[in-house]
Amino acid sequence: MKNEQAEEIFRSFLKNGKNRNTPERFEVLDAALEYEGHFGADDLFILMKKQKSRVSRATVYNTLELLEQCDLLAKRNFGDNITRYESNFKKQNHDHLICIDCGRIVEFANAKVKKLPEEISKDLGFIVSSYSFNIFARCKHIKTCKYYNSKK
Amino acid sequence: MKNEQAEEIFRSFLKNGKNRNTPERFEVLDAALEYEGHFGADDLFILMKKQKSRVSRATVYNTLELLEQCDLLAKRNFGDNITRYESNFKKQNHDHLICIDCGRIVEFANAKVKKLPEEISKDLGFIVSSYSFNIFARCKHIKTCKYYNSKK
DNA sequence: ATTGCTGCAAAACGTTTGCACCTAT
DNA sequence: ATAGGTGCAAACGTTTTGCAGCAAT
Repeated sequence: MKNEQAEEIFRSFLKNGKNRNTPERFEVLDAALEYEGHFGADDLFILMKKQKSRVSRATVYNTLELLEQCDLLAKRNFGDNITRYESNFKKQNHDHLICIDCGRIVEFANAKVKKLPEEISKDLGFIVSSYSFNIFARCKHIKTCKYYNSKK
Repeated sequence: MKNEQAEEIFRSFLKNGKNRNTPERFEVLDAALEYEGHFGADDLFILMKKQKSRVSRATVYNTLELLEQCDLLAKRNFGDNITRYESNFKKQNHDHLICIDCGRIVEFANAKVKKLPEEISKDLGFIVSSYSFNIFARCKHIKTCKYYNSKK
């Protein structure tokens, strides 16, 4: 078995909504949790196809949406018009710094950042739901950056 | 004439790079500065077509990129995989709260938010270039929200 | 004269949809 | 039995690209 705890969370999420418990959805869950780092829906679909899975593209997209709804995955957006996901299971929440030279993504957790969305929403008369905070920056030592030097 | 000051900024930006000064680019500049609020590249292209402009889609996309490079426009991303722009000319920079009920976009400026990207980048060994901070929230008084009530 | 820019159309890309069949409930 | 899910392929909307002709330098 892959990850019983996450599977249990997903199972009860499905039960509580009017969503059916299907083997394909658990295949997607397992593949998503196994994926290292951030991935697009299509990345995951292609990986699963390579591994001879029979799930369809539509099912992958649909299931990732569900996995976000039950907080097993977090949805990210790094400004390149691709929706990315990452495992949110047993991880503290965090934000991202994206290097514009090399594309590296660095995760950080900052207490001040976390407090702000609620504070600001309250001031504006809204109830906060979520937020996204991305920093775009450059590595100080470009010559030592293996990513930068491997780029076309 | 439309906006001499912005045109002058663009003109000197073009000169300093190896970019040519073409009438089409200034047509896009004027249309972009006139646009109220946030717009996608295609929105602007369609608007310009309606106004009988002869600029091509490729030129609009290309020029918006240039206008962002010289800070006349700011590029935004509200999590829906569409690149949006807004005039950045003579405006204080600000961030956005997006209402997930009604789609309204509220701009706000918060001193704490502005300080954080540099602070965090420094800690991580990077030089900050830009950042994006979006809050997704709900209006408190849904019944009074005209946007929400006009939705399908 | 050179190089970059243009318009156009086609292609690319990630994502969504329509449909007939299937399956968990 | 029935609502919901599936795979497949086609459609979608945004963005990028290839190319021949054009125009700013």
